[in-house]
Amino acid sequence: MTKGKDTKETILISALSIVSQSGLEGLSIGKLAQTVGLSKSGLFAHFNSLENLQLAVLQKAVDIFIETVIVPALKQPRGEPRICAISKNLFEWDRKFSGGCPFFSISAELDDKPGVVRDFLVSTQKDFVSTIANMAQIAITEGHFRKDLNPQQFAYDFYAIVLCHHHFDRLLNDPLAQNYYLNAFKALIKNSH
Amino acid sequence: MTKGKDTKETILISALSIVSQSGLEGLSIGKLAQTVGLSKSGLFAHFNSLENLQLAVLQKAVDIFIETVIVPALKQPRGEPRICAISKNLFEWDRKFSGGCPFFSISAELDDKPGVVRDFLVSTQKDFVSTIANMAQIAITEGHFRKDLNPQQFAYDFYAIVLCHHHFDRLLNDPLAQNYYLNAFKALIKNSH
DNA sequence: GACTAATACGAACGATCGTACTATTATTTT
DNA sequence: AAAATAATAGTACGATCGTTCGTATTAGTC
Repeated sequence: MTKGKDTKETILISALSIVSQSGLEGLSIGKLAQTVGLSKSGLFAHFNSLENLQLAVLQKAVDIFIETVIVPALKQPRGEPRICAISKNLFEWDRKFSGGCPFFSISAELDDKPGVVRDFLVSTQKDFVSTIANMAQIAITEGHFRKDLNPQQFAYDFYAIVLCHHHFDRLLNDPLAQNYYLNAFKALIKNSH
Repeated sequence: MTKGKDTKETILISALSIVSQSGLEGLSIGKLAQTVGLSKSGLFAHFNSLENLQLAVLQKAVDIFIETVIVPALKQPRGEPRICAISKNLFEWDRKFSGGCPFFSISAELDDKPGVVRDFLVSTQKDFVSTIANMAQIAITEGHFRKDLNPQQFAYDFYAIVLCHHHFDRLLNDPLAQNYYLNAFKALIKNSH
């Protein structure tokens, strides 16, 4: 009863690493089985379909994301401090995966592929954007941000520089990626005051 | 001699559409051959390898990008007008492909896959970022932008909101994506004065 | 220790992948 | 019109894909 859960955990961690590097397309049952030292059919039996495996991997990623990025931020005071904490924690999140944020890795490949996996991803991404917008709204009521700031626009602007950091860092290998991001974040906060 | 060029053109246009929707992973020789009405081997003979096909598709994308986005912008006055033209033309570029900007579609899947295709993509993306930075530099010397503006940082900020627009539009299907982008662009220009 | 359920394995399936050959048409050049 | 070349088709290959099935091994329960 507990053995199954353990190997399932091992499988998902391995799978997440693959997804982070090669996206969902790079996640094949045969390859994954080889990586974790199981037979193809043995691994398959845990999920009964590739789609279920993909969903389980995404759910695992969400769990780790919440635990790494969201929960610690909520321990900060309401408003601006929480947003700054999110920004900081995102670097830690990124560092957890050899290929960078797994959500980013699969966003592009799913954006024209309807199905439950895409639906799940979209749902989690919308949750994140909403979380940022909510935090911005709180920062307004707390008096940190100016009253005429649009929280949704803030979430967009924040998401933008996060996405771009990943792009400059992982694809372009620009050594200044983090500098650009930090400057942009500082400017975003400043313009929100 | 000319017949080959024609069918090659047809192939590349079809291939670009596929790549825009499903990325490079979605571009298979068999499927593409079926789409354009050729036999697998007949199509293969045009490129002699999948890698060459991918490179040709990317080169075609670059050609169209320059013709759609860059060249018209260069007809505008130096400095800020050119940057605004780029911003406007990018929407036209996006509209040319059913799946959105093909470069975006393949960025994530290539960022951990070394090879000539990745090298080519990185090279073109760096070219684009440099082009934006150069235009920002010109806008400074023309007196449109403030003297202490960092052109590279401007290019990053600009790239960020473009990326994010694609994300909000294609993945999240947010009807306000364009609004967010236009607001962000307006703010970026304003803060550069 | 016996029984049962969970877990893993091995082999095979149809399908598709990129690629390599050879043969057969079209097209261009002489 | 004949010869030469380019373009396409046909077939087959090894590999890998997700999935199914039957069987063997392991683990937990009584």
